[in-house]
Amino acid sequence: MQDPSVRPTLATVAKLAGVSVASVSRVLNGMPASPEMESRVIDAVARTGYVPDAFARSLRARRTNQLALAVADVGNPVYVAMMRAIDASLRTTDYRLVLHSTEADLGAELDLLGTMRHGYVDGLILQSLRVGSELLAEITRLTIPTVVIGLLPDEVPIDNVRTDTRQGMRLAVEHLVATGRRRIALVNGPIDTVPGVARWTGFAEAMTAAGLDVDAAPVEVSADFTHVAGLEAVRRLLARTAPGAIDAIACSNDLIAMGALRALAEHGLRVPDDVAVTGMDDTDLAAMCNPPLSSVSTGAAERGATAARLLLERIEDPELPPRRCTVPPRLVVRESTAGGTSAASSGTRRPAEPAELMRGEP
Amino acid sequence: MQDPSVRPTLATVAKLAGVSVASVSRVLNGMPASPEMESRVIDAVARTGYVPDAFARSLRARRTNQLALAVADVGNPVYVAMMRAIDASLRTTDYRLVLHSTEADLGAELDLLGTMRHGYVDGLILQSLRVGSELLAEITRLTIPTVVIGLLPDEVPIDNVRTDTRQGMRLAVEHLVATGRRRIALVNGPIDTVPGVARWTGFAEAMTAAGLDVDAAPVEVSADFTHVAGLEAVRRLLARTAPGAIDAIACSNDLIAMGALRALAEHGLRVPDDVAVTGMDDTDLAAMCNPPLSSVSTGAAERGATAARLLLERIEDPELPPRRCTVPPRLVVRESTAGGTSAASSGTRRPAEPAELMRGEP
DNA sequence: TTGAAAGCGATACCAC
DNA sequence: GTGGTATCGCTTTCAA
Repeated sequence: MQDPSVRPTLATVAKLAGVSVASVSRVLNGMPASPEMESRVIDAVARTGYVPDAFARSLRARRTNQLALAVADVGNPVYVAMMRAIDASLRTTDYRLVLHSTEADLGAELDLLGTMRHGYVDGLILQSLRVGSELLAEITRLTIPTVVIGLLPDEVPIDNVRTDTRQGMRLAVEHLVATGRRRIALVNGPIDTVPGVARWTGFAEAMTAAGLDVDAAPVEVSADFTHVAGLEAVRRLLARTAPGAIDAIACSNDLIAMGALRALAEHGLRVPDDVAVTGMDDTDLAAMCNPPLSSVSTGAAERGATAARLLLERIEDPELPPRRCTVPPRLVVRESTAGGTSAASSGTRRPAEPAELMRGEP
Repeated sequence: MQDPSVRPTLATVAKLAGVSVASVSRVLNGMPASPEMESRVIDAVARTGYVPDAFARSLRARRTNQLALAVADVGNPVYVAMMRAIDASLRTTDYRLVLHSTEADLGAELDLLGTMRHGYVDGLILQSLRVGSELLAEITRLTIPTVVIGLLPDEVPIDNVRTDTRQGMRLAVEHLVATGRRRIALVNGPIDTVPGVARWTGFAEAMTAAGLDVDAAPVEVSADFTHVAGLEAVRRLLARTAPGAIDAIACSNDLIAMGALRALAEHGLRVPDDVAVTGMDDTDLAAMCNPPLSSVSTGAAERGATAARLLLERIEDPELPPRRCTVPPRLVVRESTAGGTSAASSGTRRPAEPAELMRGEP
């Protein structure tokens, strides 16, 4: 701790230790050196309060040991789950994860990619809701290894981890039909998003397959994938439909479903007795809702872990051909869709964990 | 787009444009140059696909235009609210925000601070649950401007934004008492954390002030500040107390309170009829719960905005004396503590927004 | 206005 | 094992 006004550099340390900068660098990087040398350097470093400069180091070493994860909305627990999985995968490496939230804003995403081009990270995992030509163009110009989580057009030569949410929505609707629901509504996220389109398609397919009239089904579009928007969307839905016209609501994700639970409670409607509700993503919020929410898992943790693996592999070998991994959706049944049977509803005294039935895809 | 195997540098561009690297640099940085020069450079940049190298630039310019926010748990919406507020404050500047989640792990925090020392950011906002001597030592060694959100010992000369959660907990308990509750339990977060201690103290003070016996009050400690841990804590609480022994649960934060709502539902207990519940932080989750959760706002957005302001000011003028800002807690009443009167409970048909009564501190 | 050249701080290659 | 030094890519004097 010397004069704090001037930052110590390698040269400072070297002079104080009476050795060369090269030697200081070596000791600091754990390369072979005599014990004598080591102690002198360690001592000098301590006395100067020296800390290596990240830029200078990265300038030479061409690496930062940082990876970035960019998600549309850090407020959505599904991305938190992803992040945790990625973080865990990185724990055995010496990479650190930094997080960027783009707030589902195209401008912010483009901007971020721009600074990523030769930015402060060695690799990027990007999760985007709206993968358009603009974004794709920017991604392909990226000079750092990149993995995209989400649905990418087939011809794009970028590592990609995806899940079939179209099938996921089918699972949800099939489950509702199987438990006796017929007047099924959809509360979707924005339809100018990739997941919005996929979930709408899955809904339509499942309804048709069940012999139900899609065109007659109440469909509401939420302003975004948050619970606030979901709450408003379901309020609109309930306001414009006759009482009893709906006996189930399939929601595009858990946050929207949470808003649905709230809106239904506001209207004095009981879940699942009057209306069943399904979410998607199976976030940790689902089990915590009142009543607990049936949800289609989109394998967030698995997608995160896979993305991390792909990224590390690509950093290791940039020549790898682009890879594509798909994580299958999986229905997790909880109380919000309990059947017309004597299944326990939320108010019932039952201290034990609700049984969570798992079902693979059909 | 030339040979992608070798990254274009200033020299590449300069050669292609037939000018000096200095001129290219100038044009790129918007310094005066002849139109002729400008067009040649622009053209060459486009043809080479040149992107400036962040490290080399930062090495000279000594700035990254990046600020970091490190929080204990990105999965907690209170930090998301903070982040949004910070992000908004930064929108008028040309700083970008990167996020780090330390998972409330001291090792991770220290590690992070280590790499921050002369790291890839120009400033840091740190939110920590356990501000111990070790962490403080590391913070004071930081060479970049830093603002800490959370309770810091008085003598520490670091910019600090705080809220009085001790008083916040008092507000919650006073409210419970005022609405007729007497058998009040506390579900606290870990007591080796700063907020854990503060909230316990506030609870004890308010109970005593109300003439209630703190020592007889059921107190349960949650493993952390998440809803999963909260759920487990409240299950334990209910398992070990006689039915009817509790008519209110004051929770240390909204996530724990959410777990409490779930645990109470499991036990067939109605909220607020049988048991009232309060949370803390007034996250956007609170209004979304069933029933909506009364919560003590800790001014997350305001704290975030304030922290951003302090940080920008300090970057501007490193010589400023350390500052300390306090945001007062504020009670937000919702249905989970509706009084013994005829107040609407969760199942009541009422499409409108629940009235949210605000109360300043006494 | 433009170009030449001196760094920024650390790393790694090359002799010794 | 150790020291000298070229080098990473860019910014910024200083002359011309």
